[in-house]
Amino acid sequence: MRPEPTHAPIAPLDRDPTAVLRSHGCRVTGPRIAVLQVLLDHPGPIDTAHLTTHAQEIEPSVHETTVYRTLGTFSELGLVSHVHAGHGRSLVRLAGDDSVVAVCRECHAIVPVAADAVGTLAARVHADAGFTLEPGHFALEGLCAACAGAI
Amino acid sequence: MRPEPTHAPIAPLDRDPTAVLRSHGCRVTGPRIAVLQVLLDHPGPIDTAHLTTHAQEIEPSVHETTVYRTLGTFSELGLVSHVHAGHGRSLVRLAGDDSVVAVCRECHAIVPVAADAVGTLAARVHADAGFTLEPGHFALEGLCAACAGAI
DNA sequence: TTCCGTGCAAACAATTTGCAATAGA
DNA sequence: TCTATTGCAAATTGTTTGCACGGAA
Repeated sequence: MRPEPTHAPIAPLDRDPTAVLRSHGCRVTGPRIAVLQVLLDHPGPIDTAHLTTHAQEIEPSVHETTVYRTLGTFSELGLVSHVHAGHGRSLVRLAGDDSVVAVCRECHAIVPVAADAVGTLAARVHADAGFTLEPGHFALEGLCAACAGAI
Repeated sequence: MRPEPTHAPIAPLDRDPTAVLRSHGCRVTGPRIAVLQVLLDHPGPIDTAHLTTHAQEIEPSVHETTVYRTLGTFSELGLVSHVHAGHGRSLVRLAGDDSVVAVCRECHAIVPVAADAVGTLAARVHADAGFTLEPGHFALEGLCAACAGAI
């Protein structure tokens, strides 16, 4: 990793993978363009398996290993962040998206959660225990409306 | 699994592993006693690795595989429940303990979180999206006071 | 005696790493 | 050219499964 992490969120108008890669000072390669394109096209957290599948639709030769390494690179550059979900599945998303999500334990649906409500909880936890929640970095868990109804 | 799951929480006075196993209708064996003893001695979620280590201090021959299978059995009996923590670590705890915890991403410390604050969040998420949070089944994530200070 | 439960080895899934070949600047 | 990046294979980690033996009821 040569270039300094910029931690600059991607500007709304700057949605061209190549331009983003260039502006972040890293080499423009097929796999990186493909991975970034998928992330740009997909608002909110996406799991690694889907990300890989979609990246391979754009650039069939992309190896799974490379996706992981690319995400590592992007993460150091501050381009993406990880979200821990239950089970061991892990999600990634573009930086700048600080939304909190909940994942259904049955169907794995990802639903957004009101940020202010989580903020209230975070403030409370900090006041009580000095613990600093990082709400964007983990997913809440439970049952979505459909699955709750089906059971 | 022959006996029906009873889902009966362990009575406060009934903290003898053997008695608990008998009352839940399963065979009393060394590994089960050891695992249950560790859980009874340890309030709140404990991760599988530590649980195994401590069980092996009581009963050295206990195999890791057996710990997992024992936890599966206990889970079906409603004796224990799982808590998903970040990274892929998974925690277990005795049923009846509905506390919510947060895990430090640096030192993996486990700190309790005020149940009512989580309840408020759960109510909000349910009202907003019909999503039923299962607060005891996942851990929140962030930095504990010590690690936040150290960084 | 009869199955349930266990140990062991091997299978697994998700992720990471070593290394030589390749391609971007 | 020169080094960052990739592909592939193999190692790691956490967890699960197949199978034959051994022990609880």
